[in-house]
Amino acid sequence: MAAKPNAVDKRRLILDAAIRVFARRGFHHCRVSDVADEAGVAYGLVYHYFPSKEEILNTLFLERWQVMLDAIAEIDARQGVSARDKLYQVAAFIIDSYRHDPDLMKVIIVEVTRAANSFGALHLEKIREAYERIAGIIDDDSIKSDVPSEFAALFFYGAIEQLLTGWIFDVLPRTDEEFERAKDLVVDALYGGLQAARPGSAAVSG
Amino acid sequence: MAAKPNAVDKRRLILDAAIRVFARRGFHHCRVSDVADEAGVAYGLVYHYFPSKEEILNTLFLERWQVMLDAIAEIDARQGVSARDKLYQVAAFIIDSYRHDPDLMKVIIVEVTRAANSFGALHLEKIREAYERIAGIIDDDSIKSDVPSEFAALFFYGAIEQLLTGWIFDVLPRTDEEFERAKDLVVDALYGGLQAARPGSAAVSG
DNA sequence: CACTGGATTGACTAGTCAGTCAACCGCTGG
DNA sequence: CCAGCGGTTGACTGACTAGTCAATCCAGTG
Repeated sequence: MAAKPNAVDKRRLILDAAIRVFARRGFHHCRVSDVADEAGVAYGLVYHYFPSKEEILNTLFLERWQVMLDAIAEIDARQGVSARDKLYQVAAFIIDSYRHDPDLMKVIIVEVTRAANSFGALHLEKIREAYERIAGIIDDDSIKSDVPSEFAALFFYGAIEQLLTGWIFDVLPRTDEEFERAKDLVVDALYGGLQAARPGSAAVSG
Repeated sequence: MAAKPNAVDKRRLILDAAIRVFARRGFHHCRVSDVADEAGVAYGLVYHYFPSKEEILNTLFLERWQVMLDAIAEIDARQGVSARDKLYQVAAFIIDSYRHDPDLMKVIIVEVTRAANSFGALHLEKIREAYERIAGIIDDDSIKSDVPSEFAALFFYGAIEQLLTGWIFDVLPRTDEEFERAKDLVVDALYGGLQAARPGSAAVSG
C-alpha cells in the first residue's frame, strides 16, 4: 500500500511464471499460454514484453548466469584465501543457488547449459567464461598438479552440475545436510581425491 | 551379390539415419520426414517399423546404454586389476564410444541422459544403474576415502560426461591425443586429485 | 499364372501452437 | 470532459508436423 500497490511489474511476473512452467513441463513441452496462465496475465501481454518464447528463456539464463559469473569473480578477488577455499565458496554459491531457487537452476541447466542443439550453442561463450574463471582460481594456486587447470575446472564444474542433476532427477535427497555435505565432498574429491583419507596421507596402490 | 544384395535392413537404415539427424538438428528440431529422407525411405515406412518418433530415440538409447552397462560389468569382473585401472578402462570405453560414434553419443547425452523433462525421466533407472556399477568398482577398492563411493561415482561419471560435452560443444579439441590424455586425466583427477603431482606426495596447504 | 501378405509409398488429416492484431481500459494532463 | 497513450486483452491466423491409411509393389508359392 505504501506506493502504487497494484503497480505489479508484469514483466517480472511473466519471468517468474516462466521459471515455474519451464521447470515443470520443460521449455519444449509447454505452451506460451501456460506461462501466461501461470502469471495470471493475458496471452498477448507476454508478447508485449518479449519478442518470442525463446527470448524469455534467454533472459532468464543471462540474468542468472551473470550473477554467477560476478560471484565467481568476486570470490576469486578475495585476499588471503586459498584456492581450495575459493573453490569451496564457488561450489557453495552454486549449490545454494539451487537450494534457493531449484526451478530456475533446473531450467538453466536442463534447457541451456546442456542443450547442445539449441540454447547451449547460443550461449557457448558465457558458459565457457565460467570454466575459465574457475580455471583461473585453480591457476592461482601454489600447488601444481598433473591435471591442467583447464581440465580440473571442467571436472569441478561437471561434478557440481552432476550433483544438481542428481537433485533435479530426484536421485539424491534434497536435504540441507546433503547440500552441505556435497559442498565439502566436491572439493574433497578434487583435492584429496580417492587416494587417501583426509587426515593421513599413506598412498596404497595395486 | 552373395546373398540377397538388396535385402537391406530398412529398420537399421532408419535408426542410423535418425542418429545423424538427431545429432545434427536435435530431436525436437527435426521432423520425421528428415529422418525418412536421410534414410532414403518413404515417410510411412518409419511408422511401419516404429510406433512413434519417440520410440526411435528410446531404441537408440536402450541399445547403446545396455552395451555400456555390460561393458562396465565385464570390466568390473576382471581379476587382478586395481579399482583405479578398472576406472581407467571404464573411462576409456566411454571415451572410445564417443570417438567411434560421436553422433550417437551426442544424441544419448544431449537428448536422454541430460533431458530431465522428457526422456531422462523415462530412463532414470537405467541411468542410475550406470552410477551404481561404477560405485561398485570403487567400493571394491581396498583404499577407503572421505568421499563415499556413491559420490565418487557421480563425480567420475559427471567428469566424463563433461568431457564429452566439451567435445560435443567444440570447446575441447577432438584429436586422438586429446582423447587419450583425457582418459588419464579423469582418473588422475579422481585419484591423485589436485593435492600434489603424481610422483611425489608432499601435501601443501594454506 | 493367380494369389497372398508383408514391405513400401506419400498424400492427407487432425491437431497444435507461436505469434498477430484490433479493440479495450484506465490513467494523466490539458 | 475529452484526447492521447501505454498497458492489457484474447480471439484468430498461418504454418507446421506427427501420425494415418488406402493404394501399390513385389517376392514367394502352388
